[in-house]
Amino acid sequence: MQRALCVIMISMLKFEVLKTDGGVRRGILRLLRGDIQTPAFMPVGTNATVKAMSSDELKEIGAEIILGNTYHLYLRPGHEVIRSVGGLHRFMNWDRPILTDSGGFQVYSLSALRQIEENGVCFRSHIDGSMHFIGPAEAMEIQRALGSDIAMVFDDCTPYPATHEYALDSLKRTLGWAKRCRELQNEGQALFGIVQGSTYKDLRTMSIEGLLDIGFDGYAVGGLSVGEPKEVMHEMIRFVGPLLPRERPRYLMGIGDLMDVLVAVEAGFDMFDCVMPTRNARNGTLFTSAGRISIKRTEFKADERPLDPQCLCPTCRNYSRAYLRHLFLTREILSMRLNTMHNIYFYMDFFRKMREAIQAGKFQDFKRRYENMAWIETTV
RNA sequence: GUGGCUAUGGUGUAAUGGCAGCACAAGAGACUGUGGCUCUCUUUGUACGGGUUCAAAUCCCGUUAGCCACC
Repeated sequence: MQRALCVIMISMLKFEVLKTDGGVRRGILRLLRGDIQTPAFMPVGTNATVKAMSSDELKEIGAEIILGNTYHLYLRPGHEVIRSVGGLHRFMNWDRPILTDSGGFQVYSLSALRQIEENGVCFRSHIDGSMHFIGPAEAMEIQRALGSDIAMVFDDCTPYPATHEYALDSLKRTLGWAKRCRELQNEGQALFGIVQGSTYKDLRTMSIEGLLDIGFDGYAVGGLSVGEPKEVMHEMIRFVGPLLPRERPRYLMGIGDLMDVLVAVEAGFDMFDCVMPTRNARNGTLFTSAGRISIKRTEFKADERPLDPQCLCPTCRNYSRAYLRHLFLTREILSMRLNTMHNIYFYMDFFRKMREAIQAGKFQDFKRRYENMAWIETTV
């Protein structure tokens, strides 16, 4: 028993593929703070909180790992503050694994003024306009202070559209930074590389080869869902997935539309994160077994039924559509809580059922059933 | 009772006699490694009845309603 623990302690991350079904995989990602069943969904907890949820509630609805943000926590409250109070887990009272995004994407999408330099990015805070600099060294130091279980390399997210020339330049920059991050990898913290290369297959291939030369605990794909047509995104997912090493976890960053997830799982991806369930919950769009619905619709005004009669989440077990609609329209705090609880539960449940289907060798059936279901639209 | 003022979508307000506009509310969407944010689209109106004019929310008369002042 004691010995087994030691083995795990030595390698901070262990990935076991339990079952394959074509290119589809079902596995377990083992980290010191807990196991993660894959394919896995990671709820987004930007500011050291999955908005509206307490850590107990997150556990109750089945979250095994969450995502935190380097960029946000660096700006507020400051990573030194979090270091001084014992790290991000202790700070937010979450004892399961945390993956931290490196800030590369946030610098790209949030800060108005962004100047890319050799050693990093100079940017203006979206909060108060103050100037800051983050590069690979800073990103690794911040993630060290946060104490996340999985850190991401600091990448340059290539905007869409990008010329081949620009994308190549951007890709080289990301590779250089990835190498630096790997050199600075923190003890006890796994590190994932990020594939860039925009919509160019040769560049995606080059990116993967570059990352493989360096060697990472896991491989992520970035630079997708940044405005490109869906078909292009799917094409890239299908192209890149199989090129990533089989024995390492594959993480598709930022993707969370469930149809896209199905495409990606089919291409061999294991991990996902997305603001979609949480943000949509806050904006009143809820996921149900019969499709998405907008809870503010007039038709739910006096509807006493649960949001999704087939759902076993606390929201569906205890409250009516009429009440959820009222809470949303009156902008009550409870609305955010109940909606978020439901949407995350729905995602967790979706992934759990998907894993069961893979285990049973029935992923294609699962995928087809969901595709058909998604057509039903809003009639619940 | 007399005099004065006012009347424009659900609400609050624009429009010199010349396309009735704006905000909020309401309705339908969108949201993919940030956003209780934001964006897109839509419905709804000149209190009522006459008159003048090529043309009326606008000018005139009456009715109704509200507000103010005086008896």
